Amino acid sequence: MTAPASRIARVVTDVAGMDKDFDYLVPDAVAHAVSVGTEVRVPLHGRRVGGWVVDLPDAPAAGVNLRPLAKVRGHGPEPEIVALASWAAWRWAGKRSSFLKTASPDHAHPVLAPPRRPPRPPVPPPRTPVELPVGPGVHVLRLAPAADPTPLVAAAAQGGPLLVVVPTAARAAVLAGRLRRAGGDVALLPGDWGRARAGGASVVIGARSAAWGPCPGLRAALVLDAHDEALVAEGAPTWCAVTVLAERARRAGVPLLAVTPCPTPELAALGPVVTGDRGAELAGWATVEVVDRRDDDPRLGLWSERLVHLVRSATPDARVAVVLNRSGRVRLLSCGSCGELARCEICGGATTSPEPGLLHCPRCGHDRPSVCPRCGSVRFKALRIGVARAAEELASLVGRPVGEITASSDSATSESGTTDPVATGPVATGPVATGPARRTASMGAAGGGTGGADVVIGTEALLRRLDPTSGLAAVAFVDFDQELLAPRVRATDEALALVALAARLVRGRVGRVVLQTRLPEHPAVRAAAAADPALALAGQDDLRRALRLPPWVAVAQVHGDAAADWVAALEGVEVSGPDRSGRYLVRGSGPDALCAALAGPPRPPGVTLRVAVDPARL
DNA sequence: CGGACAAGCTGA
DNA sequence: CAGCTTGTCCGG
Repeated sequence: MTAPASRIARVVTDVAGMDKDFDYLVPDAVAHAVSVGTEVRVPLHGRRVGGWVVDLPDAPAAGVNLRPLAKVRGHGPEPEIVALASWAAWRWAGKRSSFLKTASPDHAHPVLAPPRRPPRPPVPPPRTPVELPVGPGVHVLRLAPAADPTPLVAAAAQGGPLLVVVPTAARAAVLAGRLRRAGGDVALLPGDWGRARAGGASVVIGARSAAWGPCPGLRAALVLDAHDEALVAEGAPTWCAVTVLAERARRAGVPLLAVTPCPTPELAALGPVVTGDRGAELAGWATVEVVDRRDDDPRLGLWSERLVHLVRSATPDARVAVVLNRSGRVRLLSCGSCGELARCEICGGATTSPEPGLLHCPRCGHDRPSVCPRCGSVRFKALRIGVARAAEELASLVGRPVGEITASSDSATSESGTTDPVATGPVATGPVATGPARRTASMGAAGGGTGGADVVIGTEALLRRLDPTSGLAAVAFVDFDQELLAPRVRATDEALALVALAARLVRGRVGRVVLQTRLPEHPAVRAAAAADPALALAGQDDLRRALRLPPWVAVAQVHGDAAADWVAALEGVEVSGPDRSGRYLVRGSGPDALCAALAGPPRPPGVTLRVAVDPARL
């Protein structure tokens, strides 16, 4: 047998559940179009599957009879990105193909000719709110929530091609529009993937998956709202865009600018926190008012005098939003005459009341009429109410319509629309009055609806859905303690991030954020009130170190049928659990130690095993 | 993942 | 023992 005349392509297929290389012959006719990253189709086990070229080895793996590539589909990720995908597969205990898929365009892109002249960067701004750090490494830039990041991004693009990642596609579109108006050649992913790959853009911008986007000649990377949970993939592998960008920038020897109003311990561990002009920062946080409810009459329920006054002051030009992070109508009830807690007669779980006269068990799904099994009374007291009931109460309390917005209300318009979180001028489309809010109005129990209502109430989804151009004067958190005391490691940071979202909605100092709490000394409350996010960071370091939590150790959650056996085989890490939902927690001294251990035992085939390294919700 | 193939079960 | 289900293995 003689050596093959053609070249050899080593391919990773897109077949899920398989992370193995296969070698193929590259037909001479397509050899010019095949390089590392190229998307191909290959014959495998009697069928054709998609895949990526990950190497062009000189010799094939020994003892196999090679078949030719079936088809060259087009440009795939750049070679550096293929290497980055291998790193990420190790870092998040996932498959290379899942990352290569994320790094690839939605549709095959033919090879575009490079542009004739170099792309233009946006016109440099007179000055930026924060001094731009220079040199490689991660720099955390603290930028107030309501501050417009456009000048910062434009300035960062002066040195050469800049990759920008933001939490949502809507924000990416808005920012891309502004940078284009400033004269820049901007590629907005995923649509402009081909042009970005060809090198026709000075700024490449997109949502989470843009961390994998093409950006030839990359000189810097930048991520906005670097603290945002949307930057972490929710399903396994649970990769984080900030971590990917940090590694990508490190490999390229360029800086990563992680911009956020509220640096988390995780971000602070990546690099120095750079702050800008204090006056500008103060102006970009809302006027935060803390309502201490410790001495309030319990009969007032959720509604302090201050809050009622605020809601009554709402006008069409100064609307008020109220946040209660509990959906549904009534989440917990007790009998109005004997005090017995309303529980499910089948499984004993606490029942909710989705509508008057009905008790519902969220655990087993059983419904029954609201009659107390102990005394027969039909009158029940609402112990913990959700937004639906809160809307009713508030409407009758202030004698005006209250609109309602939750995650389950129609979201299509606002999520795909041109909501502009940091607009400085009027925006023609997408204000609440014509957008999703009017649709929810018909669903709202309080009548009147959000469309015309000067007062809206909703869960946290409201903060992501409302438009800052809708004339919002204030946001009030009815039960901020629920955020502060949430049984999650990052509760403090998440609570402050909600205040930052609210501050952005009311456009900084112009507006007002009200926090009803019994914990006025909580670090997140003090940080919000002083517009000083460092106060939320203080004290967390020691606590997280003592509890052996990130960023001081690296953790992974493991669950599934095979979890118990699999974690028992891990070496060099500490395993705890299972918790109530059957999850094990694996701790390593750092990502290296953790990932080395997770790469050890083979995954048993056929049995479910889910490994979440750096889980978003901890 | 999904096709191939082998071993196991069933009913006449 | 044909005809079918169930399970395990492997792919270039």
